[in-house]
Amino acid sequence: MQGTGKFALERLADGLATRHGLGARERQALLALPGSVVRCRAATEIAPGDGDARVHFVIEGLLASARQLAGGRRQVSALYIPGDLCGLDRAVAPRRGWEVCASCDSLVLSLSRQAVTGIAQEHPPIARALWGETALQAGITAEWLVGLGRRDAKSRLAHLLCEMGLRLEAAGLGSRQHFRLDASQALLADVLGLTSVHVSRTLQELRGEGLAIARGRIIEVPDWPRLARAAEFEPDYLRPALAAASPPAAMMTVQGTGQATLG
Amino acid sequence: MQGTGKFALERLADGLATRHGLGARERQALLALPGSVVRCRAATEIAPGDGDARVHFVIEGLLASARQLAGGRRQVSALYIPGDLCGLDRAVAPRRGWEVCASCDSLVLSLSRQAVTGIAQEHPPIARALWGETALQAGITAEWLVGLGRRDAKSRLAHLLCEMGLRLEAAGLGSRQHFRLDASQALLADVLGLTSVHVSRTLQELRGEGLAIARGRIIEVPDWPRLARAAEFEPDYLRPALAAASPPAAMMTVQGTGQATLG
DNA sequence: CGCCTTCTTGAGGGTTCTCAAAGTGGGTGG
DNA sequence: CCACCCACTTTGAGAACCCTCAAGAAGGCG
Repeated sequence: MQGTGKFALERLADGLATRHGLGARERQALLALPGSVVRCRAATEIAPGDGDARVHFVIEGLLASARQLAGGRRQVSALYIPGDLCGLDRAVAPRRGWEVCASCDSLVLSLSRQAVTGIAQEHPPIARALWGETALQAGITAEWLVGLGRRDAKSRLAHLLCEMGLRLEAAGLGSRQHFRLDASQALLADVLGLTSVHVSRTLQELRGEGLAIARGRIIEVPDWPRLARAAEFEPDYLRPALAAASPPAAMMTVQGTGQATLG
Repeated sequence: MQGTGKFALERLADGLATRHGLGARERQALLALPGSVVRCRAATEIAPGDGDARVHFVIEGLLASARQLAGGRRQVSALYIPGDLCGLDRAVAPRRGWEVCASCDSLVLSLSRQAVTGIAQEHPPIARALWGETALQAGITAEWLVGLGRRDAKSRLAHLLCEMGLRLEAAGLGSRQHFRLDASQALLADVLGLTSVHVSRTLQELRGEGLAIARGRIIEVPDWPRLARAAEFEPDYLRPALAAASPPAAMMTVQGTGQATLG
């Protein structure tokens, strides 16, 4: 833990305000939220044990909410990029057996369940905003469900690249044609319900068709509409997320890689 | 459309009250909600076109929220049984491309998006309750996601039978060992991300091992713990739903089939 | 430079799909 | 009451997609 997270709270307040139209009073309340900034290393679980009881606002990096099954099987149910709130659903409908882990070195603002539900109780507009965020995440989960159930590996991966491209672009982290997705192929496999071996092959297939080129963790999309067509991607479900303004320029500098750092 | 849905609103208010601890004031507000009771036939879409704009409280029957893809592929993202609110997430985070259809002849109370968000705005406890319901549904979706990604057909189907057994039992519609799941194998296929052919074979496999016997649409589970073990079923994610009291006896009569009818 | 993680490549096998056809059951009309 | 029809379920055979296992190559970091 380090810092008070003032910048992070500002960014959280800005995000909710632009997406859900909050007033100055709610903004003030959000800025007064008690929370601590936590840095966590790649591939480690955040606050193992009581991670369920906390809500994490992603400042930098990439978080994954995953469930571990017997036999080493693992399934990721959501990815959270900077600006996202992770664990909202579990804050109001607790369930165990889920872990939150960082895909790369990440920086999060950790909020207690009580702080989040408390501020929602006192400020109806904030409750509405957080409810909306929960529903937005649910929409993304539903879309992933469709992919796992009815798309083959190629279009499933293509769909994920479309989604993450748009989300990262909306967050001010690169463009849909060029962004950094800081996830190993093993993590992608756990997102897509595949093996890492097959993710590797599928990635090469996409490259072979010129749909998406992955170099390291940078994704290059030469012809975005074509990728979207291959993925049967319909961005409608992301609309509320894309409505978000980019974070204020004073706070972020977008580098060539599309990776953001705090100013 | 038929009736004012007074009984339905009472049941909705009771459900939310027992699950989320609402007071008399909120209960009164819920009972004053404007809505209409709609009967809809099996395998038909509810309010096609503007179905997105409505929230449906299930009185009787079984609803499915599904997405249609090219080539006749279809994926169901959620099943709603009596007592459930369908479409809450889309009410606060609209997205298109999803249909709500009835798996069997069903009776629903149809509420406008505005009525739902409006009552939530005026009554913070109701907002909190509806947020909780949204999060509960999101938890179920996440659990399905894990199944589609990491379970084979047999345990996936077993898991669904465990879940629906518990949910129907909590709703007062049969017991986990004996309940009616009013879905065709084609619908189950769209829930499980399989083909109806494979659902048929998998159902026979479960029967062969004595895990679950489907006769018509009645499911018989001789040894529930064994089925739960085979499915790696952990009911934790349903906890908020199972906390619900059974509907008042005056309203419901549970028949031998586990199917409920209005008194 | 060497280690460790990650990615790639190959070969064989298993789960599930596709296509096709036959069987079952409930409802309706003659 | 029977015949018909429709939706649903079952069965079979072959193919496709993805997995498993295993080993080697590449990349990052001390």
